[in-house]
Parts: sequence; C-alpha cells; structure tokens
Amino acid sequence: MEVTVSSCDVREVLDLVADKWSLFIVANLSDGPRRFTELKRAVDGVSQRMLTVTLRRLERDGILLRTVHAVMPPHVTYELTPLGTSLLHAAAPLIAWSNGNLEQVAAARAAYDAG
Amino acid sequence: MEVTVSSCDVREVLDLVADKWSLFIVANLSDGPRRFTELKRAVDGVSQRMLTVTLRRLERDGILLRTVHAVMPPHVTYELTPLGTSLLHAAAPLIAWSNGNLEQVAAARAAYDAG
DNA sequence: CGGAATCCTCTTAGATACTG
DNA sequence: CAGTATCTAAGAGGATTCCG
Repeated sequence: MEVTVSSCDVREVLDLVADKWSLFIVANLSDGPRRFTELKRAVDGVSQRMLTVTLRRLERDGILLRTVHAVMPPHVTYELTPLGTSLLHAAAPLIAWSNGNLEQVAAARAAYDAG
Repeated sequence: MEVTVSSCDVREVLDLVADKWSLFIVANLSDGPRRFTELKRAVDGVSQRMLTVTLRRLERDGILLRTVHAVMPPHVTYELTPLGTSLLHAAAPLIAWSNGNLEQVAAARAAYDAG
C-alpha cells in the first residue's frame, strides 16, 4: 500500500484537520446544524476563542456554512457544506480507528514507559 | 451519518495524528522501512528535532518500530507496526481527500477573502 | 549517521473582560 | 447569544552545537 503525501500543497490542506479541534467540530456537525453554544458544550474543553477561530477557518475553507439569523438575541447556526460532508466521510475511518484502538495505544505507552 | 468523537479518551488518541508531522511520517512509511535521513528528506520542511520528537512519540504509541543496527556508522530504521499499518489504512481516505480537494479549498478561500 | 542538549523565538491558546 | 479584544503563560519548534 502506498500513500502519497509529500506535496507542499497537500500539507496545506491536510493542515485543515491536523489541529486540535477541527475534526471534533466537523464530527459534531455530522447530524445537522448546530448553534455556537451547542458546539461549545459538545466539543469538550474548547475555549470560546478557539471555537470561534476554528469555526472561522473552517468557514473560510469551505467546510462549513455560517448562517446569521437577524433576530434578538442573536441566532447563528453552523452546518456542513457538501465539501464538509465529503471531508467527514473521509475522516470517519480515522475517527473510528481512534475509537477502536484506545486500549492498544494505551498498552503500547505503558509498555514503552516501563521499558 | 453520525460520527461520535466526544469522549475525552478519543481526544487523546486522535491527538496522535492531529499534529503537524505524524500523518506525513506514517504515510512515508507506507511502502516499507525508512532510515532517519531518508525520512528527513522525504518529509518536507521537518526539522531534525521535530522528526526525532515525533518518531519517538509514534514509537511510544505503538505505531512504529525503531530498529538500531549495531554498525558504524549508525544505521537506524523505522517501520510501521501492525497497529501503525491499521492507522495508515484508516487515514488513507483522509489523505486522499486532501489530495483530491486542493482546488476546491483554494477556491473557497479565495471567495471568502474576496467577500 | 542519528541523534541529544541547549538556547531562544514565535505561536498557540486559556482566562478575562467587554459588547451589540 | 455570539461573539471581539487584550493580556499572558505555556509550549512548539527552529538553529546551533556537540557526540558515539
């Protein structure tokens, strides 16, 4: 199996998800639109600032759509674009892998630290 | 489609690849063992220090195997473990997505910046 | 060749306070 | 509610030097 990833351009796009929060946010939008505060609660440990920054970046990159409803109090929703949905599909196996290999990784760490 | 990623444990494992270099290194080991200097050349832009640090972490997490050949000058090879190979398979769709959506993302950025 | 150790800088990101 | 602005601590990471 060969996977190519050397290009400098790919670096730029892979950086999309190679950060602390993007994958979590995208995953949390998997079953429909969410509001800012909902995401803040759902994405464990994210600060308000980092949520804002990451959402803006994902919006800029065409991954999600930000909709401001002109009401008082403010109401803003975020949802995946088609591009964002395709990213979610591409990332799903990796997320599943993480879910399924918690213990193996933990065991490897313990063994390494013991050695 | 629903993807669950909220657990704090998953966070820990997902952090494995949610950094600047891990996915690149794993991808570069996809077609067999590599030496330190080979990886340094292949992984564009990585410093010696970050390559060492990242390799150590991936080794600790059971993703790759480090083998020291007792010769002079030193000869060290890195290769994926079965766990690392399974990670590569899980990450492959995401890497392919990055490869395939460079232009869409670039276009989205241009549109956003123009607006 | 494949690092380790040190230094130093730049970025990241949390906390806090304020706002339409 | 959904941010923005500012400050600051912590850490990432580059450059350099040294070593078996």
